[in-house]
Amino acid sequence: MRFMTSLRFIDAVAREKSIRKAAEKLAITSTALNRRILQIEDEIGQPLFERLASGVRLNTAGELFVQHIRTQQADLARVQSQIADLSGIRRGHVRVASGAETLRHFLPDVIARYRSEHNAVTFDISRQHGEAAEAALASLETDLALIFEPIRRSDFQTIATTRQAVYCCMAETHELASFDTIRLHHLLDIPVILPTIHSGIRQLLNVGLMRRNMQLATMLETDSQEFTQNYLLNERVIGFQIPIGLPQNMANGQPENGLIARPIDSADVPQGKLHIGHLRGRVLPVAAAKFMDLMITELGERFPKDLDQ
Amino acid sequence: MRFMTSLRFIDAVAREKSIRKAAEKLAITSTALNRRILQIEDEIGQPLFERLASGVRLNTAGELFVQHIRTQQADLARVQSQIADLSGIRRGHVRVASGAETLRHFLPDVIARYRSEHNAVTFDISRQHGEAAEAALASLETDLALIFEPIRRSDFQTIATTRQAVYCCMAETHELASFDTIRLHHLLDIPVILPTIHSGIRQLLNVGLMRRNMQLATMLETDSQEFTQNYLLNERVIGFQIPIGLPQNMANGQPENGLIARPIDSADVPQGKLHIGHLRGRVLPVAAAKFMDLMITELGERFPKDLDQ
DNA sequence: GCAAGTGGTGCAAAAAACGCATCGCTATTA
DNA sequence: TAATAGCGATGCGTTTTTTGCACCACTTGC
Repeated sequence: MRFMTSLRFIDAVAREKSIRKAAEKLAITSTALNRRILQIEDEIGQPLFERLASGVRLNTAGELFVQHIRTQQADLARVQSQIADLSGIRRGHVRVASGAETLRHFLPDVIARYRSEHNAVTFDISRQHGEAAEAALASLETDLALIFEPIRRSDFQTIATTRQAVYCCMAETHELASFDTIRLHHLLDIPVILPTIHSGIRQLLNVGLMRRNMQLATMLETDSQEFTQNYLLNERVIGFQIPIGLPQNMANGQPENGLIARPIDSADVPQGKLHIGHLRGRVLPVAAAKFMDLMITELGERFPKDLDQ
Repeated sequence: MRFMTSLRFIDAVAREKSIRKAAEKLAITSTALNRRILQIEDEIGQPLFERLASGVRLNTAGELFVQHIRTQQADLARVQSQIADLSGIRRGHVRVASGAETLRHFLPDVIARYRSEHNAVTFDISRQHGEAAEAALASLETDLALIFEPIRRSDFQTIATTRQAVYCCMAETHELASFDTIRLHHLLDIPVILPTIHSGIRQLLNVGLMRRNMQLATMLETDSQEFTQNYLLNERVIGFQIPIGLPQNMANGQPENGLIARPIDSADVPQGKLHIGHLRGRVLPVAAAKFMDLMITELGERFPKDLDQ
C-alpha cells in the first residue's frame, strides 16, 4: 500500500523513538525518513515529535495523529479482508493475544480447524498476560484477546465467557490424586509451583488463601507451563491449571502421561471466567470475526454448561 | 495532505463516474489519474471499478474501499481540528446541511456569533431537504444537519430538538391578520403558496388537511422562501413558515416590512420538531462539535420552552 | 575534551509521476 | 451501414519527487 508509506513510517518512528533506529528497521536511510517526517509535519502545520538529544518523542499533536494512523491501518486491514472475502477465498490475517493457558491445546486446535477450511488465512499469536493483552488491543496491535480474569479496562468488549475452575495438577501417584475434589487445607505443607501474579489463576488462588488466611508452601514461581508440567513428574509437587489448558482427558479426570488433574472445591477458590473479546467499538476484519465465532463454537463444545454469550 | 492524494482521486472518480471528468476537476490529465487508479487496484489485488463504455462504476470492492476512504477523510479532519485546537486558536471547517427554514435568520446569526470568537473557522452551508441531508451525513459530505420533520434514517442521531408550530404568513392588511390563531377552516377558498412535498412544513399541513378531509386553494408551489415572502406583498395569498424561519419580531406576532405571521392552531396542524444532529457513531471535529453546542444554546434562547436535549 | 550518539541540510543520482500522442473499443448518430 | 464521438489503456520522453551520500551542529556520557 504505497499511499500508507509515510504514515507507516511515522508509526515506526513513534515506536522506536528514534529516526535513525526506525530507518534501519524500515531499510531506508535516516535522511530520507527524516525528510518524510518533516514534510508531514509541514503539511499538518505543527511538529508531531519533540526533538531530544537522545532521539524523538511524540508531542500531544503527535499522539493524536499516531492514534489516527493506527485506527486507519486497522480499518484498512478490515476493508482488505472484506474485499478478499468477496472473491470466495477467505484471505486475511488474524492477530490474537492470549495468556499461556490457551496456547497448549485450545488455540492450536481451533487454528488447525479454521485453517482446514481457510488455509489462506495467517495468524499472529502473542502470549501476553491480561493487562498487556488489553493494551495491545487498545493500540490496535492485536485483533482478539483471550483473557482469564480479571478484565481491567472498560474498552475491552467481552463477546463470550466460559467459567473455569482452578485445577491441581500432579503426578498420578500423588497422595492427593485419590480425592475427587481438592480442598485448600489438603494443600497445607505440600510444595506447590505457582504461576506469577500476572496470571488470573494466581489471583484466584490468592482470593481463596486470603479468605482462609492460609499460605502455601511455594517452592517455585514461574510463568512457564512447560516447566511446571514437566517438573510435576519429578517431585511430589502440585501445579495449577484451568481446564482449557489441560488435555481433554485430564480435564475429565483421567490420567495422561503420568499426570492427573483434580478441581479445587469452588467453596475454597472461586471459579474464574475466561473472556474472549476485542476492543470496544472496533469492526473486526472478516477473518478475525469468523475466527472468533469458531473459538466460541469450540468453547461451547468443550464446556457446554459453562459458556456465556 | 500529500499522502491522501491517491485516495482523494479515487473518491473523485467514484463521484464523477468517469476518469476523464474527474481528471478535469482535479486539474490533471486523465492518463495520470488513470494510472494512479490502476496502481491502487494493483495493490489491492482487485479492480475497484467496472469499466463501461460510458465511464466507470464502483464494483462491490470499490464500494467498500470508497467508504473506507470517506471515513478516513472525516477522521483525519477531526484529528486536524483537534490538533489545531491544541495551539489555542480554534481553526477548522464546519459543514452544515439544512432545509431552507434556517437559512434566512437562524444560521446567519449563529455563524456570525461563532465567528466573532473563532474567526479562523470556515463554513460550508448546503441547502438540502431532510432526506438529502441525511444522505449527505451518511456519505460524510457534511458534519451537521438541521432537519425539520421527519427523520427517516436510523443512523441520524438527534442531539437536540425544538418544537415549531406552522405559521401563516401574509400581508398585514390581510383579512386573517386579525385572528390570533388561524384555524384550518379559515383558509377555505383563500389562495395559498405551498412549499414542495420535500418540506416538513408541507407534510405537517398534509396531515392536518387529511384529518379534516380538506383541500387548499393552492395557487403555487415553490421551494423558494424569497419568492413566497415577496409575493405575499402583491396579492392576498397566504404562505407558510415556522418561527425559526421568521424574523424574531414576526415570530412574536408583530408586523415587519408589511408582513405578519399567525400560528395555526395545533389542534388542526400538529407541531413539528426541528432536529439538530449528526451521523450516529461519528466523532465530530472540535469546530463542528462546538458549533453544534452554540446552535443549541441559541435555540434555547430563542425558544426556551420548546427545546429538548 | 573526546567519542559516539542524535536530527538536519546541500547536492547529485535514481525513481516515480506526469503529459502528449495514440490505440482499441463501444455506443450513438447520420 | 458507416462515420463519429467518447471512453479507458498504453508507449515514450520530460518533469518532479524521492533517495542516498557526505557533512554539519548539537547533546550526552565517559
